[in-house]
Amino acid sequence: MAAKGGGAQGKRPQRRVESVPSVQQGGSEPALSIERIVATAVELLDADGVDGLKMRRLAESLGAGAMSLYWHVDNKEEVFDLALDSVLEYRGPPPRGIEAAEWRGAIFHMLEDWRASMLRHPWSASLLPRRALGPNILNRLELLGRILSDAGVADADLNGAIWSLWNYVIGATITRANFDLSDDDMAAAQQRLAHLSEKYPTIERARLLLDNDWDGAFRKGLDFLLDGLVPRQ
Amino acid sequence: MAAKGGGAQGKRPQRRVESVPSVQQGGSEPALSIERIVATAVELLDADGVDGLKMRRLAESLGAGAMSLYWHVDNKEEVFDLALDSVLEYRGPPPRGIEAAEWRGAIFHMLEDWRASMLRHPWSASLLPRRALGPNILNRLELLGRILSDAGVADADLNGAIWSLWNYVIGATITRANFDLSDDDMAAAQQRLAHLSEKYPTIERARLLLDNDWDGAFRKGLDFLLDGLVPRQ
DNA sequence: ACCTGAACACCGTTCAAGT
DNA sequence: ACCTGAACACCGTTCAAGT
Repeated sequence: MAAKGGGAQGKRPQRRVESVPSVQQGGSEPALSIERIVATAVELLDADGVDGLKMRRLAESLGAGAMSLYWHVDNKEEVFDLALDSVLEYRGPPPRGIEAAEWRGAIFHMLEDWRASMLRHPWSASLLPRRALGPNILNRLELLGRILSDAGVADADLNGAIWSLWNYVIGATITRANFDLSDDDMAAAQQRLAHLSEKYPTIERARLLLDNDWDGAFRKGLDFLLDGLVPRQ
Repeated sequence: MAAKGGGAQGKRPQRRVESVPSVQQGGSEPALSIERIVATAVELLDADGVDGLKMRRLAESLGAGAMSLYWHVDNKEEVFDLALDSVLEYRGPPPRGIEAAEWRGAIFHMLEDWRASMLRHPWSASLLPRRALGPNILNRLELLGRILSDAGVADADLNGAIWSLWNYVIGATITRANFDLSDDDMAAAQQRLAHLSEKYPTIERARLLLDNDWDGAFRKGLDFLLDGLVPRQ
């Protein structure tokens, strides 16, 4: 419920140094590890959404006994936190200084990549605002802040600028991810709207629930925001 | 999971015309009704969040037998849909034509009221993008579309404009609602950040996780978006 | 038409126990 | 150190039954 920030490092071993790097003997599954757990959790989430992730199923998919997971993670919440952050890694443009003229492109690239990463894992966008801020998420925020700062945003305005962009990306992606899953539903909804009433003529005329250029709308809105946040000279 | 649009009118009676308007005899509870169910659901959600709403608890709070609810609603999903929409009613400015110069104020008023309504019920913002579009939500979208249209937005751009504003409001409110619940957590997170690393100097310097003027930032970003969507002459 | 309790099929998590 | 099954305390929902 609460937004717990900071690192996601648990009390349990993140790495074991002594163990041979997972030598697979026979057809048996490799040993459990946080990496394997997270990777499989992402697969299940991709396949069946947030509700599709159950601890028992996750263990089963890993070929492990039902309750083995609880040695590696504290609870299901932690699985969500780790899966979310694992999906948001950013390999951006080279980390060396961004030339003055390039800041706008750098921001666009990072935010569009962010959105694309989340749309590849449609469960992730709705999770992001409620969960812990893992290292990959913090990396993106740090990068965003640095670029904006380099682009000339005053320190006093920096938080406002970062959060405005965050809010916009989150909102656009959550909406898109949810509507994306249900083209049929949306068509049906638009149908029902037409039937339902003359109370919503504008929505109906605009066919609000259909035929949207989400990607274009996203870029346009982002342009507007950036124009406002960092006026072009 | 899917965004089911359209009305939320179930197959069950929305109103009973014949029954006396709920004459309460003695200390006994009035009869169950969708209205009472929804009102109590909102109370529980306000008190304990999305996870705090359980069908048994809801029935108990209504003084009804555990399973009586299922005659009135199909399932828990429907309770969410109804509770959400019930919280988003808009009594806006008088419905007569808005003068040309007033459109910006009208949009601001409606969207700030929307955000405020959701912040009063912090569970509602995260629910909005995933649930059915009830009549109150559709009303707001209709109104938004009408004002934008009157303000001069071309039909071809109308959907993009509506969704941009929707996305921004949703994103801003979800973020705010979640961070709002946990001032202590955020302070702790910022602490941990400082400890954690020199990897996030910008975030740390800006104290991103603290001291934010959320309301001001919301208005500012909204201004930028509107400037872009409907250029001032 | 409206309400009810018992019962079913789950779930997350704890715990004492194994190796 | 790592894994396990049995068991607990829940849930949403169905159903046959009441009035």
